[in-house]
Amino acid sequence: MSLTIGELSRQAQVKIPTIRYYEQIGLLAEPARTEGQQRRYGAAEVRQLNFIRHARELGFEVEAIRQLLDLTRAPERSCGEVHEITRTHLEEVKDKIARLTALRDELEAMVACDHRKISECRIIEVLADHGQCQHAQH
Amino acid sequence: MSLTIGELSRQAQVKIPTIRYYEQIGLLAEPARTEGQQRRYGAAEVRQLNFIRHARELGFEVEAIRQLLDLTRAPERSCGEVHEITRTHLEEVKDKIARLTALRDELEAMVACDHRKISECRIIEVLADHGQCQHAQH
DNA sequence: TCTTGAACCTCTAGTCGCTAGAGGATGTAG
DNA sequence: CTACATCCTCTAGCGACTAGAGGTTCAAGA
Repeated sequence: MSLTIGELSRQAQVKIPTIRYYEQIGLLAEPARTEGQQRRYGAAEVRQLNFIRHARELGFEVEAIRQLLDLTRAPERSCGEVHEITRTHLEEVKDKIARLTALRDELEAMVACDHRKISECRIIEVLADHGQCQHAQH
Repeated sequence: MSLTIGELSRQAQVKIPTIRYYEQIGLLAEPARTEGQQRRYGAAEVRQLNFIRHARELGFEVEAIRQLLDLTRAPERSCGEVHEITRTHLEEVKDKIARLTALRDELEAMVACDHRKISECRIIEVLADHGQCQHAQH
């Protein structure tokens, strides 16, 4: 079971330069190499890279992921710390959701604007500072 | 009504270097200057910078904001285009919300983990690729 | 065995949207 | 008139990639 970087890329859904970048910043260990210096990976790397991608998609910063990866190597005393990292992140996520939900509602109200009645289009007003209409003529 | 960059910064809640950066990339017009080359702003700039900040907070990219600002200068034929920019953005926002909500649920399940029962902590498993448990011993 | 060509290698530089710091000039209040 | 907060420009840095140049390796087919 030996994968090239291209195969790893496809399996883990992470672009090749990004894999090399992760290796460079120490998020991914240096893999085995062929005589000709080409990288070869195993199943463990596929799992780890999936872990990283998943965490990135969920908004964890690289530094947080590094901490999580470090902690998983000492699992017997890690749960509390993992818990703490996660809880901090949860607050951020909740905050993001709240702001995006407010945005979505605004955008939906905007999009409800009737194309044929340009004079009533609210997009600019809504994006302008609340309460102050920047384009009264619009 | 003449504001220094510091006053503008406070009123629009945008940091001074960011204001200068916006000017540099052409998002904000070059303001009037004193004899000694210090920037002086008026009420219009406060409104425009508020508009920009609001749009940035809501996740609009600088390029999209530039388009919106351009369009507001030709309001009689702009509504459709503004609408289009907004609708595209709305799709992205909805997608983000969906993914973050899924994340929030995962994180909340993780945080519900009992500290005293490390062996049941699910954080690592949830972050690992779904269905594959990276740390079966944990 | 040889050749072809896709995939790999390293390295540097660019992207976006800021942010920080150096080193010096300006403006205003006492 | 002096002190000093605030301003100026300029360069460089950040995170997390992404792109390109220029060259090498590997594996499959003839």
